Amino acid sequence: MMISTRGRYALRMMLDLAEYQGEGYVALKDIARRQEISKKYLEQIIPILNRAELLQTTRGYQGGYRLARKPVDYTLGDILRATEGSLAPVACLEGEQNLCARQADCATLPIWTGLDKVINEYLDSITLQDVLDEQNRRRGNDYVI
Amino acid sequence: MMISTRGRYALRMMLDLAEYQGEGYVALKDIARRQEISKKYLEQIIPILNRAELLQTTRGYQGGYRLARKPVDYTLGDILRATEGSLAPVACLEGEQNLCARQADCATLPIWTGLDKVINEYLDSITLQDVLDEQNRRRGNDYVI
DNA sequence: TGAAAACCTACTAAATCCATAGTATAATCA
DNA sequence: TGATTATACTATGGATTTAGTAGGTTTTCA
Repeated sequence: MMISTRGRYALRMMLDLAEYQGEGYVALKDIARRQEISKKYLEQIIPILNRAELLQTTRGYQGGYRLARKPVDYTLGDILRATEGSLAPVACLEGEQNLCARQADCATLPIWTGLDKVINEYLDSITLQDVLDEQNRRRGNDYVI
Repeated sequence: MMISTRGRYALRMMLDLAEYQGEGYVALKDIARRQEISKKYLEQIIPILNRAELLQTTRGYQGGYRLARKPVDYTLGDILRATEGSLAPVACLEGEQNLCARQADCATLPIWTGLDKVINEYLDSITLQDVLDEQNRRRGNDYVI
């Protein structure tokens, strides 16, 4: 399994923020309640999204989070790479320090490079807005024939 | 990282067997030496490939392993699914017992299903023979212009 | 000044990964 | 039949990662 709860919960938070963004800043406790995830755990995931400048924050009374840009301007790849650190299927693609001695004539390296490519291309082909649209369609909120 | 040493070593063993298959049964100690991997560790990976009927075995003097079919008849997906157990990017795709309560209206489930599909389609589009051919080409063993 | 919210750091139980080690079993040959 | 060569099986363990819990600090606003 390659996508941990960190990435999956981050994605659900971003979707929740997108859905409730009309109401100003959204408090984490509300996201935690709606998504049925421990607020304390989400508190650890939020800073990752924050450091990647995916969110805007205010502290104190009536504080919370909101998206830094429009849902159409986030790809799932943006969100998952930030929270998972890397989507690389093998360690040797995760940075120069992980390159192995066999690299030069490794028969399998091109395979992993290709796999990495299809994974990232797929996740970058979907935006947060796409997921919202699909969600609304399934809920029957789309009345256009 | 989604592909562990188990799957990567299994793939290298299969490639090694494909390369040296003309010589009858290949002993694990030779694979271990050529691939620079602990023989004891490979001993644990081999039975997984064996149970999946990817190999043929004889014990004793001049014993060892060989491929059960031609390299063109193995996809990388066959080998990796057998050794990794599953290539599913998230737990909820790994079997019915892992389905979560939110499944029915989970906005993210279609994403993971789609990701699973591109991963498996990519790995099933490449055969062991393809990797061998590419390896020979890089080694300059292909003199056709 | 008090309440509500984000922010920060430490801790932990459980699982997984990557092996190592030792013993048992089977096949072949002299 | 006994020695040799090789696979088969089972147990163990250190290191790392995962998925949280817990508790205290800081900021903002009414």
